Amino acid sequence: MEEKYFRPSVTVDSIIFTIRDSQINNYRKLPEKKLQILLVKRGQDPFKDQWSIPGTFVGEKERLEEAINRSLEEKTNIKDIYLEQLYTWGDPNRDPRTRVISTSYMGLVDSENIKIKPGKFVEDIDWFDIQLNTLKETNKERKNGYYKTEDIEILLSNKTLTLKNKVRVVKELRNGNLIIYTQILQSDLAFDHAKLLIYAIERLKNKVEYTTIAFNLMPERFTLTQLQQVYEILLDKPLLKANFRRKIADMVIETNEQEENAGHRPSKLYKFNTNWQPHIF
Amino acid sequence: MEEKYFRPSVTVDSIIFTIRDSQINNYRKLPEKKLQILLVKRGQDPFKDQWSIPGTFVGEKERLEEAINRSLEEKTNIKDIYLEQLYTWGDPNRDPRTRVISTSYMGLVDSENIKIKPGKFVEDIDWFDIQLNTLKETNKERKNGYYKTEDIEILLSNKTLTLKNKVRVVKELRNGNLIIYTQILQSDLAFDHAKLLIYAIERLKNKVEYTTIAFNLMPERFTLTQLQQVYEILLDKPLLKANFRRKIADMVIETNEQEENAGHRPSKLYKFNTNWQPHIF
DNA sequence: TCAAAAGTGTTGGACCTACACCCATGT
DNA sequence: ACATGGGTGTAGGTCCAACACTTTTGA
Repeated sequence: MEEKYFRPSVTVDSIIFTIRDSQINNYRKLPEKKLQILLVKRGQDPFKDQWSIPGTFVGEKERLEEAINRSLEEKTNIKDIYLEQLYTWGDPNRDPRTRVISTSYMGLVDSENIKIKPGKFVEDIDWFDIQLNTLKETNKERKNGYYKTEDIEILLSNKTLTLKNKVRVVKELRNGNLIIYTQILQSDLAFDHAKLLIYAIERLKNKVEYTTIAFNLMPERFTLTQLQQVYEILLDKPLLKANFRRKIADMVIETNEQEENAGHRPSKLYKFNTNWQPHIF
Repeated sequence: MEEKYFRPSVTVDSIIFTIRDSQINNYRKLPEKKLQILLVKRGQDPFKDQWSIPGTFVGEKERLEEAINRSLEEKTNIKDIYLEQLYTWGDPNRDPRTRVISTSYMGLVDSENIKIKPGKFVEDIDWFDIQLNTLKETNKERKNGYYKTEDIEILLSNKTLTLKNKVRVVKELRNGNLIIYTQILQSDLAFDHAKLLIYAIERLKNKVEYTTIAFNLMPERFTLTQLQQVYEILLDKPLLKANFRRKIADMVIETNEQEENAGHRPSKLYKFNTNWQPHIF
């Protein structure tokens, strides 16, 4: 434990998700929703002019959470949102210049409530639709478990461009222990950000099932069908209305407002029930 | 993103758990088991001669997982065990000398299978019994959620000494989001290691419920009652035998061996079923 | 013989899944 | 009138908690 030891640079990076309407079909149909991620266009080397997730170096007297909040406010104008530490990435060659160790955070926002604008070292900023396509899957049995790979195409698109990324997610089951890691096969994103993104998506999908994390993506008042749409996108499967409503019944409170001019029966607006407690608490 | 930025030191620390028999009462009774943690006595400043969890600085060309494995082998003689990244700790004053950011890992071993011995920069090494006592609890309601504190005494004891630690675990529920953090009230452990420890215990208890993580604490062959004892320690509550056996039925395979000279009906020995798959896989 | 643990069967309730059905609205 | 979504009830199955009971051993 001497002072002479090697010192890497340390950064924090944030994967900020939101869910927004894409297009409206006709006066009757509900708008379709899409999972989106916030990206910034880098104003400096390395990867100048490439899109990346927002991040910053950790300051000398700064806690990691302070750094991540400062970074978001400086670069994107976002503040006071739900953030959660995910994972620390330390491969020696993550950054082409020097050794950089990075801790990634996930953030969830209701995008309608937030005005993003490009900040320090940022040329441009935008929300990108996320589309995942499975290209290839393999599944092998081993002496002490299983070995599975999935090649995933990650398409990130805003109005003018589409960023293409391909990753291979490897899941091993060794003596019952699940080990997951990712290789980048091809990426338009800066650094290894495709890895951090796929990790965050996985975690987000996972947490939806046993927490109220999805409510961070909702506005103050929402209809139960809007909420169900969000769950369906995150879980990536259709849900039965009656069952969904029973499941989330005690997480929401009915208000006396309702939607109007919808072309169909108006729906009640609900708000999150702040008295709700998870079983563990 | 310039080179001129501040560089902290980065370490990896490992919280290694095992479960071992404490004392045998009489020829009929089963031995009681205890959760234990591996500690090393520091051979250098800071905190020279104090007990701490084993860790090391991350080398220049080294991945974090390489560093954690090297550290364990160098300092404790342990290798090839189950390890999992937990959390990254970045408070500016964690280390009295300089800024050190540390990523903690949790490891689980069957201690009967492993010979520990003190290594590099280590004066002594030992397994310590973990005992947790709740001293005080509070629970407040807030506008948008709840605020709970629990003062916990952590006693770590080997044959000759007991290390005392007191922490306050704060759990906040803000708009449904669970935020947990810990304050150290008093600690015989080096640095903020009491924090890392309580975090690891929490995670361990949690993962027992929905993974096969507990099997990493078992020997090759074990009885179902031994397995149940381990679950009971980790979940900190008694379990009904018949129900427990149904729950873990497809995670184990019966062997044709059995225990003998037990003073009661001999029990069959089981092994882990490596063909078992979690629902998600 | 008997203490201690090994091992199995049953029952009631909670919860989840799937499906069926009716209601209200704007054009 | 009708397409579209809003909203609710019910039957069947699965899973789990709780309890009761039998079996086997070594001293």
